[in-house]
Amino acid sequence: MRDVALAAGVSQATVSNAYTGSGRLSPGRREHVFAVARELGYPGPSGAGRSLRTGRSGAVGVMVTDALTFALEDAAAVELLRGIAAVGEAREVALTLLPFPVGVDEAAAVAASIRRGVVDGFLVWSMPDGHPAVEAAAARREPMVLIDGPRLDGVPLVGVDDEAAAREAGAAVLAGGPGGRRGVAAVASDSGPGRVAAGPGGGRRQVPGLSAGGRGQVAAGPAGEADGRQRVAVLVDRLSPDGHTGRVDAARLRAARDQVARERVAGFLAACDAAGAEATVIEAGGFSPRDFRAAASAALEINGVDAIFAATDAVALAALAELSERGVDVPGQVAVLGFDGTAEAARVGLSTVDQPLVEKGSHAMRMLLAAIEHEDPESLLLPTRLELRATT
Amino acid sequence: MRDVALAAGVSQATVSNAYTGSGRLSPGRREHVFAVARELGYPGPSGAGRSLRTGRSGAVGVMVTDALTFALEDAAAVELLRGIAAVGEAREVALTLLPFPVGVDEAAAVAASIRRGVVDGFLVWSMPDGHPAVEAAAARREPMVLIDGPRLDGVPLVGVDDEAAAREAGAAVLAGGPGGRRGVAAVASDSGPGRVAAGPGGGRRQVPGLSAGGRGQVAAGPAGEADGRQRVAVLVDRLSPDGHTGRVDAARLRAARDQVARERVAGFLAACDAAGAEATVIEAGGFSPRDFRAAASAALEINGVDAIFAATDAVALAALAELSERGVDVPGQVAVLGFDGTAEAARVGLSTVDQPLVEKGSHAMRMLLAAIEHEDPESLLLPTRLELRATT
DNA sequence: CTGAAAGCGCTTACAG
DNA sequence: CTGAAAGCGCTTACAG
Repeated sequence: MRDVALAAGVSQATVSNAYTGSGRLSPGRREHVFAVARELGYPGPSGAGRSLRTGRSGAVGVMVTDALTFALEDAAAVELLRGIAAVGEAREVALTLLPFPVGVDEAAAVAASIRRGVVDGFLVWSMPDGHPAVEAAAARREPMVLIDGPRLDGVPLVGVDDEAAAREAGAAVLAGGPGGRRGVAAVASDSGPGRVAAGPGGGRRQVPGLSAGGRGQVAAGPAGEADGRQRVAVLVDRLSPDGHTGRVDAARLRAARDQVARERVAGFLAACDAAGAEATVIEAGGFSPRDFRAAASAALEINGVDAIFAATDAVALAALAELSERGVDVPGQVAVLGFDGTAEAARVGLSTVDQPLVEKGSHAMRMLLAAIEHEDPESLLLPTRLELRATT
Repeated sequence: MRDVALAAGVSQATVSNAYTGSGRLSPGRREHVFAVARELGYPGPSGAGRSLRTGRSGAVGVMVTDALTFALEDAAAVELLRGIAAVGEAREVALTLLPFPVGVDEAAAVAASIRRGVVDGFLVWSMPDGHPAVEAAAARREPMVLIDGPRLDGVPLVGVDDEAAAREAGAAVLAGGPGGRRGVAAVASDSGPGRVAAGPGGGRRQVPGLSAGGRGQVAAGPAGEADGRQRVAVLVDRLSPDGHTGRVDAARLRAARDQVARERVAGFLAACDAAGAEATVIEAGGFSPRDFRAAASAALEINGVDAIFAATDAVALAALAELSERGVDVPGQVAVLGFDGTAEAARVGLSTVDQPLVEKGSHAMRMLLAAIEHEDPESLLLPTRLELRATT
């Protein structure tokens, strides 16, 4: 910039003003500056210099789950990202997807990685409690907004009441469905190719009014089919990032570091408890479809299992694939319930708890931008809606 | 950092060395520095300062299509991003999704937006020729790798031969399918819930050996069903970013600024031409499912249309939804062919040209990182594979 | 409307 | 193993 100023016969301040377009420059001079810059091959002001000087980078750091690659396999994460991106685009803020060493628990290495990011604030989605990357971000003392988890004192959060939503959804399935709240099954969705997976039992449900009382109302039907399910497998992707796979006991659940997973499982268990159904919690231990399939497979080894409550749609969809491959009738033999309300769930007729994912992202992003402008955004709890479709 | 140095009784260089972990510091001193930093509330070295000093930011700028929000609705873009992210994660490089004013053609505003990014290089996917954001990025003279398009002299590119792949796929469909290359239809895919959309005509195809000769071999079947399709609607999301919607003439196609769209359409048309089938090109003019549905609807108004060749899976899936809603038999009355090979296409049994999207992303990212290290990566053409499934 | 000056926060080459 | 010094590229408050 100094060279351009020299060559153009103006001060460096004038070159800067030409680019920032502050209007503090006569058009003629401005054009002249640009012409000289072009001639010298000056690429325009460097972002690094401007960031250092202004204290603003125009980017926010985004951390999704603890492995970006897996997040991009999860439709729920992508929908959330879409909400974030929409606001970013409108406000011309870049989204910096931050990397950190995966599987490494060395706090120093993770912290260093987070520190490298040139960002004005952080958006954190669904990271485990105490994750070093979150702590490193918090230590930066830059604005931060949490989505779903972890919960951090004094840091605004956007979320839903996962525990209550899971509890109510579980209760509804165990009771045979609450009156009037179910979605329309076996009908083409608007955005997809219109294929709906209605199993043979897809149309059978109790008359709404009759099922309100809770469990014990077993519908007449072929072998094992019942709306009052008795043995539930609760499937969860991960409760804590320690590689555990398979059955989960009460102590492990209590100590779970994944806020959302913990709450949803707790909600499902409360529903089972209230309905007198037996529940087994099985943890996939990872986020790949293969992990999910293995967990579903383990669930089906439970003697007499007649319902699967999955902590996310992704897990539920993998369970459906496993059931389909084994020729198990859904929901005749096994009911399946998801959580998230992804587009894919609607497409295949998966019963689920719908949460406004795109809005979650856009709200969080707006809150973060407000915080960057030194406003003081408040935490926000969004509503959920139970969508009973063909799999329950 | 100066304050920490002062308080710790060391030089600023020593504080810096403590954080960069260069090992040029005795452990005792290092711990002491950290302790003082904690006490003073020093959040660690700022990324902006380090970026300015080292000339590296540790982030690469990513531009996908010309609206991030739409890109995140497209499974193909997300798969590509996953490839990029996997390499970024492994090499600890952040991905900065760059925003630019959408729908604004004011080059100066777009350029300013791109310049703000603190990045070490650019990854560009599927932007229109001459887009001001790409030109602004190129003007920065930082390393750049193009994915699919635009083509820029001297800038390495990762892509496939879209024209040839589309031509061969179109020819195969018009001829009734080449022997031995079709996928397995009506079988559960591995990763999805296993629902496959086999229309009533899903199983009918010519015996491979008989159909090799090309058109004119009309299979016996109900009304209008034929493997030698006669009237093809070629559906494309967008040829140029000017809002055009509906039929496309030769001049518009020739002038198309979206490299990939242009090539795929040209390939489909060449196939129709060779097979003596009549073809009409229809442009959706945007990237939303609604745009795609409208284009599909327009296609179905073509008298006697018996095949839809879509330039992307996303468009083909929207067409399938439209056909399903109208009760049109696929492929009995209308065959549908996509392009991209997304997971969703496999799930619903859509015939498509499969391209290695994840690898495309990971290759491009590796090439960019090599370019940043002053290596000189070469352009790369990846293979495609025709997947004939239930919709043709 | 334009310029001179200061300083944002760091890292590194060099010297000891 | 540690320190003194320089400078990365910019923008802005101030003066004229």
